[in-house]
Amino acid sequence: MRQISNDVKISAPALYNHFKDKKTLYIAAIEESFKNKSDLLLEALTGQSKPLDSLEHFVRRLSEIQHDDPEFRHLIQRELLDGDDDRLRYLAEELFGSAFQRLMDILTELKPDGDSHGLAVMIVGMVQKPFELNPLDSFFPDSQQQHCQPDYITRQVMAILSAYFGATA
Amino acid sequence: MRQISNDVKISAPALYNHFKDKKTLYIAAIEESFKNKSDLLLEALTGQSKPLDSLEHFVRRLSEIQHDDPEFRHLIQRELLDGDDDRLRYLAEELFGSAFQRLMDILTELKPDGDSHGLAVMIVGMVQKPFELNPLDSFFPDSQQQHCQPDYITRQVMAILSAYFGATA
DNA sequence: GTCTATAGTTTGATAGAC
DNA sequence: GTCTATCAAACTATAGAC
Repeated sequence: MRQISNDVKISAPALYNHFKDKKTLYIAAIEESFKNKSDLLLEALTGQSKPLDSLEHFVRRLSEIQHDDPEFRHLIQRELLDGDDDRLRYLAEELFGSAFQRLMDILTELKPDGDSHGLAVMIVGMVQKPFELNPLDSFFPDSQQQHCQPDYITRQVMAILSAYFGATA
Repeated sequence: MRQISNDVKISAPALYNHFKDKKTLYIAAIEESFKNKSDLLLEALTGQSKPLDSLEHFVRRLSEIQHDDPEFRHLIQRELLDGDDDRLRYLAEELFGSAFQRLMDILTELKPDGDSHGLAVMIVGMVQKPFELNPLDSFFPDSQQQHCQPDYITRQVMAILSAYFGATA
């Protein structure tokens, strides 16, 4: 609380005029950071005629979010480690709720007999992992900055998925 | 320290007879947890004639490790969030060092003109993400326990990668 | 090696003046 | 709303007896 109060240039007790206690402040921070993220993902999944285009839009949007808002990704990673059931439920329903469902629908279109849930999780993994492992990159000889560029990630992921879905695109 | 001392059934001050301070204990815990993990991964990458077989062994071994040792995965996730430069360097060199390099060599064999580093990261993401998102699974309607089974993950990941590498297997 | 007692900080939160 | 002063609890770590 003292560190936050320092960042926002007020005293620590003054924070308690805005938030009941520390946990309430933390939840508010999460909700502020997560705001609109679900909408951004849903929007990317809507409006394309071909399902593979929708998928590409989703992949690009997800990597853009990771790239532009590192705090958001850190909050998710932290919640997955420490979150209690209430906060995890919020995460599942609010964030990975409708967008994840829409993504699974598209994957089912592309491969009706596949496991869309498992596949969706792995796609998220392909997109997110370059960012999660980024802190290690500076210790590798062939470290390249491009590995966390949305354009690059989208191209790489779609190359893999296109082959899997047997697309001609 | 009190919680740990409670778990090991000695008083908190008695811990200081075994470890100089809290940070030293934490480092020791990390090193204990990471012990042999690099060897396990390297071993899985060695001894196969066909590179695609090596890749499958690696994928299976990695998912087995994630499945059998959840604390190990939690420690890595935590280090990626909080680790200082020294600890991240240790992680990069000790754990993702030789095994990661060997993995990249195999990927280069399979696709000489591809970006083996970026691809390796995404493969790790496909394997790990099902475990990382597991806390959310209970809040989804179609939650299936199989998504974190090494056998299942290996089959799914290799199906995707085989298509990408144009293998006939 | 173990323990009890406690020092010295830091933390989350409150009281009360302005 | 802001602040200063402060409390009560929890923390890491040490001292010293056994």
